[in-house]
Amino acid sequence: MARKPAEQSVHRDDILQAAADVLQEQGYEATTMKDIAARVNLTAASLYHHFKNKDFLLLAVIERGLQEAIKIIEPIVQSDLNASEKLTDMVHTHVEAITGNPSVGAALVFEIKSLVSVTTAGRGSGDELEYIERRDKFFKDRDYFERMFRETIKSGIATGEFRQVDPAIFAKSMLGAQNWVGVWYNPNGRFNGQEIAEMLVDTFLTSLKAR
Amino acid sequence: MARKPAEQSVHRDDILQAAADVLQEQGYEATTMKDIAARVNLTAASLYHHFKNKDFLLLAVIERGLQEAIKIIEPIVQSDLNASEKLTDMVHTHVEAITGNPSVGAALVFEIKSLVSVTTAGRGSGDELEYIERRDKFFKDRDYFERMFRETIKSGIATGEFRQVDPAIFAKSMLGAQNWVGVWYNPNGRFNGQEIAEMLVDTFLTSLKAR
DNA sequence: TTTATAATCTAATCTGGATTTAATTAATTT
DNA sequence: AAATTAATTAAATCCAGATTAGATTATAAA
Repeated sequence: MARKPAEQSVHRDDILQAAADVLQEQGYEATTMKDIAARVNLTAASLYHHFKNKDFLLLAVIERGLQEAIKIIEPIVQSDLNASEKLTDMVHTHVEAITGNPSVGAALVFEIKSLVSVTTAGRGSGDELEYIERRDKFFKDRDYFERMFRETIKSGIATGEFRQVDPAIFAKSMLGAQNWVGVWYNPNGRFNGQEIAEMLVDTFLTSLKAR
Repeated sequence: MARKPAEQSVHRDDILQAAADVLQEQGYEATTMKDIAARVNLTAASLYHHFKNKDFLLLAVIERGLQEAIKIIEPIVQSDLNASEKLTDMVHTHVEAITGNPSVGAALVFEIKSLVSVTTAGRGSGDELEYIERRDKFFKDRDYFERMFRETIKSGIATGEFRQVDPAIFAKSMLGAQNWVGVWYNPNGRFNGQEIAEMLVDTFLTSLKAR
């Protein structure tokens, strides 16, 4: 029997990136399957060969973005750096990831709400179940991501490196500021991702270390 | 000739509030004119008596939200408080506005992208022109809002109250954290708006005043 | 009361996509 | 070559929702 796929054509990841781009520019509602397809020189219909439907496509975009974010943050948390160093690195990598690929960053911020309205996603079939599961997993991962910041702050307080703050709220504030970068960042602006990251680190670490 | 409107029924503001609520829950795309109408016991068709179309309705929601925000922040900026006091008040009122009406706050954060895609908004007629103008005005007001934070920070640096930071980036960070509150805030959570505001103030002012 | 207009409604329209279907065109393996 | 599956496509289908049309009802002013 013959097997292996035809090694030509567009890759799943190309589509995800294209989708993220269009999504950033137009938002979910305004984004057409046709728009996405056009970016990779395909027909809307072709996308259905790679993804079950529009909802799954969006989900995949966001899943990938989050996974990448986790992948770069996780090792830092597990390292044996002290809390300040960890947080510094975490902010850096996160912000640089966002500015390095604003589309995905913006999608992560903006399109999450689209996830909630289960809308279509597979009427009847087991698709719907799969969708819900993956979405829930996404939210768990998202919590996990946030928790890494929270715990790092908490441990910094425990060791006396940081002053007393509410770790949860402080973490959310940091993430808010960081995510927001994806909203306003302009590659042609005054600062690059690295510089912005430095300023955020400065802002928050200075606050945490003040006595 | 007879004149004055019938003083019965639903008010424009009721609709705007309803729209903001639905918008927060479902996002623009998933929000149906019917959904909005239902909240105020009207038919989708009836909404067209109050708003030109869906785009204009959304625009109105966001315009109102921003105007309210400006209205409460502006007098603080113009007062003769010092920079720290101003910033403290500004954050407080802003965060409390957000937590007091999460729907509008969230709409302001999330639905802005929908504005950009001119999509429909009035095909041909002068409606389109009006839409563009109002949208541009909205963005100007938005800049103005941000500028108030930026300038307050800048003047605090000038007077030596604050340490040297980049006012633009610092302002964006603050706004990011504040806007983000609208995303995660839960009325049944551990803290109320007032308390959250205090923590944010603490975070940022501590940073600004550290030496 | 009569009249003009506001506020609504019900019943069409209309249309833009999303999704399906039924081919067609590669690659890959044996 | 033959067989099998991947990748695409053009052409149809389908339908939810926005918008429009044509009444109907309520109110205020004269």
